[in-house]
Amino acid sequence: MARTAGSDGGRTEAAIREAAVQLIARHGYEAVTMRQLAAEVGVQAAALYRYFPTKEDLLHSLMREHMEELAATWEGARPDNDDPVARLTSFVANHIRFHVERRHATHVSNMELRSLSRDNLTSILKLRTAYEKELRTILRDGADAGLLDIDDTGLTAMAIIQMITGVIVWFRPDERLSVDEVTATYLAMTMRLTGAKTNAEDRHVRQDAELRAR
Amino acid sequence: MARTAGSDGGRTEAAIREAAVQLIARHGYEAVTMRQLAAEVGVQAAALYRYFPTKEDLLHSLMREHMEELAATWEGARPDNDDPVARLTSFVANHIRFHVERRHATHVSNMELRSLSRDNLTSILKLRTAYEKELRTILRDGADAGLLDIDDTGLTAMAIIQMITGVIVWFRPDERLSVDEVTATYLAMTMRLTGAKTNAEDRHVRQDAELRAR
DNA sequence: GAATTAATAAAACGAACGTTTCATTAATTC
DNA sequence: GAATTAATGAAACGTTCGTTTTATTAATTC
Repeated sequence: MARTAGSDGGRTEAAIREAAVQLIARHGYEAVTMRQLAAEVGVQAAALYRYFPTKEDLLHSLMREHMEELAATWEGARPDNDDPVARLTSFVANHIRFHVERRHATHVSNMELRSLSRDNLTSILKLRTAYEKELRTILRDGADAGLLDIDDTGLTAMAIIQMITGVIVWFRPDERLSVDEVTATYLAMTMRLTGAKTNAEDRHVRQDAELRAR
Repeated sequence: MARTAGSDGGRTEAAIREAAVQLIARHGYEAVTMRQLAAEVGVQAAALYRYFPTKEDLLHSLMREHMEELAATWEGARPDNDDPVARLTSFVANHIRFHVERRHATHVSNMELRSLSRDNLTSILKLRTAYEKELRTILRDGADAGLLDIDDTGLTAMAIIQMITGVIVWFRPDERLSVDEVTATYLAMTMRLTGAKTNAEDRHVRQDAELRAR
């Protein structure tokens, strides 16, 4: 009939966020009811409205948190030097690790955009676009420096992001491969895809030149 | 109050399928109501149940149709010769064309799997797995023949499928690039990714050999 | 041209939805 | 230790959901 002993707003909000991410990732935003979410948290449905004014605000808040964490993580992982290949390596490794560690939240952020109203959608897309621009810049810098061989910067950036985000579709921890092994393989594919000049091709080009110079 | 003049079951069913794909792709399966769908078709909600026993059966039917068309299209596009690189080229080109031409249906098939009951889900996943196996086989054949350079066949197959299916996320017809141009760029990326022996690397290897042989 | 079948409209069903209202209790403030 | 605030439970609100029932009409069959 009332507040229970030991209850605490801070802990309750965190529990709501966590349960919401799990449930929405599994069943989809529209399919999850406020009662179902409340039951998962161990609380009445009305209590949820102390923390989030509406169901959509809850969704928006989860997505915003996810995107801001992603930006912050990349900010912390970005190397100081400005070698484009090193930056590309850091970007891919950070992206894979971040998303693998947050599979459910990533699913929510990628699949539920259509459930947001216009304003909420715009604010999330702004964050996403800013993040994607980081990769485009790296690719363009690398191409300009002659270290990467790229047809179309924008298109290649999208292809890489789709490829490395797709890891969460099939990757399961505790299985055949570790995160580090997966990351190593995807890094190798990324470097080939972009024609990064650290590979066999580069050696052969130099070998050709040396042999001809004799 | 009753059947209207000129109504026809065959045409109505096709109209339901088409409207359902559009609406579900835009708003999501759970968010689309039977009344909304009926209104889009220009029919009463009850009429939908003459064609599909439940809402979920409608969804399942849309997905099954999509997956079967995909398999059939690939069957028709698969080259007769057994050069793995030629087969890989056909696979990627067919996949991109098929999905770009069916953006909405692809979104439905990729995003609404979680709305299916166990049996319906299993039947769709079976079709999907069979299709993905085609690519894995091509990659393995190519690697065995020494024409492709691949770390992990399964992992590379997933990466390629994620990459080329991702086209539908950003591609819009009537914009900067045509389907053929996009396909050409993605084909180039695929060939690099798999180290296909038709590229510069191969030429350089041969050049090295020739120069040394003098 | 009567009988049958296919296609639809209209209305209703119970269940469940997001949200609000209100009472109640634990914790905090002064 | 009284007053206030934060957190919650319980019940109810109006709406809408997927689906069913029933009646009616167009098309087809014989």
